[in-house]
Amino acid sequence: MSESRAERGDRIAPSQLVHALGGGRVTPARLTIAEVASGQSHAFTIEQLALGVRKANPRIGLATVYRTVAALVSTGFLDQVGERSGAALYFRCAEGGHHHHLVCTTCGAVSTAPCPARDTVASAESAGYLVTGHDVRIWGVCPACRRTGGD
Amino acid sequence: MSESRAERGDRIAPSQLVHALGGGRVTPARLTIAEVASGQSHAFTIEQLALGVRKANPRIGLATVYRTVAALVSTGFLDQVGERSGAALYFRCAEGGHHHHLVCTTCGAVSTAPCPARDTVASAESAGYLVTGHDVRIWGVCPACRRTGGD
DNA sequence: TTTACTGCAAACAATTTGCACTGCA
DNA sequence: TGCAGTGCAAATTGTTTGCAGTAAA
Repeated sequence: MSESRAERGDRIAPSQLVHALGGGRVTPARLTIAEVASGQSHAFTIEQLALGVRKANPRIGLATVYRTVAALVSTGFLDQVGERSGAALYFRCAEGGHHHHLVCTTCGAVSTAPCPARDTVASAESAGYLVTGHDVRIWGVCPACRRTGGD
Repeated sequence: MSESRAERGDRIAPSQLVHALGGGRVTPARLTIAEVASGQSHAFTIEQLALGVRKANPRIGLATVYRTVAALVSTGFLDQVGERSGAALYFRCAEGGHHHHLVCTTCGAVSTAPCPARDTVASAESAGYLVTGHDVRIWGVCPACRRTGGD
């Protein structure tokens, strides 16, 4: 597992953040949300994200976080990489190309995995299906959490 | 796509239903729920299942349906094969062995697909992950729904 | 100036839970 | 007979929405 963006101290360029909003208006709240989201090193829930957002600006409401995350997902800036006890898990995956995610159920660390479903999709299509989407999710305990005994 | 159990008129043997409850008590309500669930030819939500269950016995409550479905999933009698607008989709898949599902987003028809994730899981494990689970879901429009234009 | 975005609170919907009762084992 | 299962209703919880105010374009 390589180091995360946040651990390396990377920052997202303002122009990238603007692009992430896909033509929508660029407001302080949206910039804050996109910035906090992209700074996460692990998969996060909306609630966790909102916590970080409020640290930067306590006036930003939960509804705005939901709405902005939806916008960021629709532009591909964020991915929904799973869920944890009913709440959706998101992550900013800088990796390009089609791939899937492996999420550590203990710490939320995210790794990427190439898509293994191509053949399956192809055979479904040859059977007459119009395949409109697919999802491959793998979860487990990452090497670091295994070493520390699961917490 | 082959015909479903329900279309062929199959019925589940009482002993199978008992086994589906995994050692739990066998009550009329649970038998009804398991029977109605196994009679479905397409993926169904709890609400749809409850509708059918109430047709057989209007006194069976929604909570019992939820609790019984949870029991049936834990014994493997039912599979959660996806979700539709926030609600979980279930299906009784008689097929043995490890596999995944293809669900028609129009009618809920379910087909099985072999697991394409073996290699991905193996490589995650060789990278130090303890893989505890995975899920492959493919959705689209089945041949029948394509022919009829989507409804 | 226009209207998308915001914050708040209320609404929503799926699911879970508490509790007293019932009936299976 | 004991306790798992049941039905009902209330509670929970993640998420969405209505609305009036604000500010980006």
